[in-house]
This record gives sequence, structure tokens and C-alpha cells, in this order.
Amino acid sequence: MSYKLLIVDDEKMLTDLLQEYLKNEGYLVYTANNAAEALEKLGVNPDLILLDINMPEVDGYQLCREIRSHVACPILFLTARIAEQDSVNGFAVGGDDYITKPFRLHELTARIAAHLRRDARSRQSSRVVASNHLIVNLSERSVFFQEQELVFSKREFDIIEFLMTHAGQVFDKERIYEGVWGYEAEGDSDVIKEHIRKIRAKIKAVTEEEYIETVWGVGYKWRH
Amino acid sequence: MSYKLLIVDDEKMLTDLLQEYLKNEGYLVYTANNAAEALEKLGVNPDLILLDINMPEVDGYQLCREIRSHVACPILFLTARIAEQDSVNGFAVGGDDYITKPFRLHELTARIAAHLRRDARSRQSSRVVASNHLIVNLSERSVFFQEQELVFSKREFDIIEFLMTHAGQVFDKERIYEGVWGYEAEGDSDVIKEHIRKIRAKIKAVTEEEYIETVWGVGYKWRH
DNA sequence: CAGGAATGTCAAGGAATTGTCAAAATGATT
DNA sequence: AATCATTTTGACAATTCCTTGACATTCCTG
Repeated sequence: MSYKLLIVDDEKMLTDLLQEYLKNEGYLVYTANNAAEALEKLGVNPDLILLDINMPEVDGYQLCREIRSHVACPILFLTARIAEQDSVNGFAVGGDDYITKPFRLHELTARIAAHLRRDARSRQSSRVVASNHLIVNLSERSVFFQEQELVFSKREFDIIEFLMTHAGQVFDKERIYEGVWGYEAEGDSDVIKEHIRKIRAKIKAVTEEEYIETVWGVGYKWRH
Repeated sequence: MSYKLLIVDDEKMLTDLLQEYLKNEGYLVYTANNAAEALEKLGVNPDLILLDINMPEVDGYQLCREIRSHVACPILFLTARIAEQDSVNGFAVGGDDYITKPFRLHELTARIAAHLRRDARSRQSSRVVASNHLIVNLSERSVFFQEQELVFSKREFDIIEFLMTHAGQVFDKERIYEGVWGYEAEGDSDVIKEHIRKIRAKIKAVTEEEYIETVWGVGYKWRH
């Protein structure tokens, strides 16, 4: 299934040209040369919209707001370079990106592709924590050291997350238990020792760097 | 009081647009379009920095390192779509997060807000005591003299914390024992002598300054 | 300025904490 | 139900640090 693009520009020559080109790139392309037509074509439910905001007789920003209220897809502005100091901000009315005319065709397609990819990659903002060379993606629950992924079990990851989001702070085992398990440890919280060992071992398999520091007689902390 | 943001990107149009938008969100926004300007604008002491690392004629990573050596605030990378793989390296030079262009504005603002929240929290939770050049972080249980960290054992640190938070006051050994151990000393509280010695030795290895003063016939106190 | 009491120094044994490992209990998947 | 991965447990080893006691030094007082 190919992506649907909607191009809105008053210059029919430009829309036709782009349509031709983008069709060859594998997109389904729809065009509109005025506001009314644009709103009408929203019916096809495009995946991305290219919008010229400097159209005569049309308030591009108003149109953008209007479009935005109907669809959630990325909107890419086409703007003339002269109109730089426009008082209204394209972003403020729901635009996602802008390209200044004149532009290279391959730049346009690169940006279109980037937006579509980004859009597909569910737009949940990924919370990422990093320390030194370890990159921890909290929403994907993944851990990378350079190119290599480290696999941790649930508890292991939870402990990493807990310590890492409070990097530098020292926690005794009871606090860690409470923070990760969600309730107080009944007997001794000796489990943590073992999990820490596993975590350290997995990290050590990849790098010599120490991330979890033992604070003797107190607890553990994540190096920052 | 509103947060101060510094946006660094070579595209003036982008910095202007973002400035406009983020101003409406209630931030104080400063912009810079090149490295020199960026370093200069650090003077305003921003709470968060948005940094494009793919600027022409500027080594973004070098700039980041440079910035990091001046300020401790969160640095959010903006990376171009093509150079996605590069973004990972950003963490190595002190970046805190990255957003690939193009991005959704609400994603950007969400991340900015998240970082500022996090920063505020961590700043709040770090209880720090300082005297002369010694900086003691009570939540990290770390002690620094200028750039150098001094490592203390649990009891040693506890004694430092006890004396330092009551700087100037004299305590006899029984009171110190009680305050640090949490219960009264059974026999003589001679242990303290030894701990004080160790503490002094570790500090002396780094500076000649005396921090713990002996009040003969009475006890000890922390100089203020 | 000598004597005694308080403090400083040092080395070493013992106490407490943490690291390690294997095996048992629990939970998940097919 | 059987298998597999994960979590927990407990015993032991390794490590760190706390404490002790003997001795040296300093300080105050007579």
C-alpha cells in the first residue's frame, strides 16, 4: 500500500510537476489549487500534506488551521524565502516542517519520507536516558551499548531504570525494593544483591566500565 | 519566573520560528546561529539548550563539549534525518536527549517540559553542604575538594555529615557517638578518635586546610 | 617543668556487609 | 502438563570496614 500525498499550491504547473515526480517515487498524489479544493480533497485521507502558505487570495495559515482540525497527518509548508519574517508562526497553526522555495526535488522527497517514517513509528515520544555509552530507552525497555543490544529481564530492567533515573543518588536496599517492587520487602531484601550481580555481569560482557557503584554499608548508586 | 531556553541552529528561519512558538508557550527564548554566538549566549544561564549538531562549518559535538564545560543544564540535540546514526554518539559528549528532524512541535515541547521537570526535581533532592572548598552531597554521599573526589567509609561520612551540619558547634565524643550510631556508647567512645584521624588524613592528602578542630578536653567541631 | 590526663597514631583481629554460586520456587509459554 | 526463563533463597567466600588496645604525643595544671 502506498502513501497518499496531497499537494496544495495555487500554481497548477508546480502541482502537476510535483505530482508527476512523486508518482514515480511510488506515492499516490492528489492536488489542489485553492482552499476549497484542498478541503474537499481531505476526503481521501492523505498521509501527508504539502501546503503552500503564500498563495494569493488565500490565508495559508487559516487554511492550515482548518486542515489541522480535520486530519492529524504531517503538514509540510512550502514557503518563499522572501517571506521569512512572517509574523505568524507556521508551527503555531499545526505545521510540522517547512521547505523554502526553491528546493531540490530530492530534498523534498527525503523530508516526505522522513515524516512518513516518523509518523509510522507511533508518535509516542520515547523517553531515553543515557549514561556514558549506555543508552536506555524507557518506553521500549531496551538497552544499547554502542550498536549492541543488552537484554535484561523485567526486574533487572526495573532496577536499572530506578537507579538510572536517579543517577548519583544512593539508595539502600529497602528503598530500591520499595521503588521497584512497589511495596516493602518482607524479610531481608537480599534479592537485590543477586539482581545487581546479574546486571553487572551482562554489562561487563560488553564493556569494562562500571555503572553501578556499591556504597558500602549503605546501598547502591548509578554512576553519573 | 519562566524558564530560559537557548536554541542553537544555523538556520535563522528555524530558530526564529521556534523562538516565536516557544515564547507563546511561556519560555524566555534566546537564539544563536553559530558556535561563537552560542557560547556568548551562555551568559544568560539558560535552563535548557536545544542544539543542532549538524550545522555546517561547526563541529556540533565539539561545541556540545564546550557548552557542557560551562553549564550543567539539559542539552537536547536536534539531528538531521539523514544522520540518524550519529545521534547516538551525542550522548558521549554530554547530550541528554535527541530529537530527529523533522519533529512534531508538541513532541518537542513535551520533551522540553519533561527535562526541565526532571532537572528541577533532581536539583531539589540533592542536599548539598559546603564549607570552604569542600562540597558534600548528602544524597550522593560524595565529597569533593575542587574537582577531586574524596572517598569516605560509611561511619566516616556519617561523622562528617553530623559535624558539618552543625558547623561551629562543639560536641563531646558521647554526643557524636549518639548522633552517628543512633544509640549510646557502651564503654568508652574511643572509636571516634580513630575515625577522626582517618577523615583528617584523607582530607590532608588533598589540602592542608584543617576542617575538624580539636577542642581540648571537650570534643570536636567543624570549622566554619 | 614534671606528671597526668586527653588526644593522636598504628597495626591487627573480628564483625559486618557484599559478592558468588547453585539450587529451589515461581511464573510464563506452548 | 511439560518446558523454559525468571525470581528468590540460603549457604559460603571474599571483602571492607569497624573496633580495639598498646603506645606515642600533646596539652594543661600544679
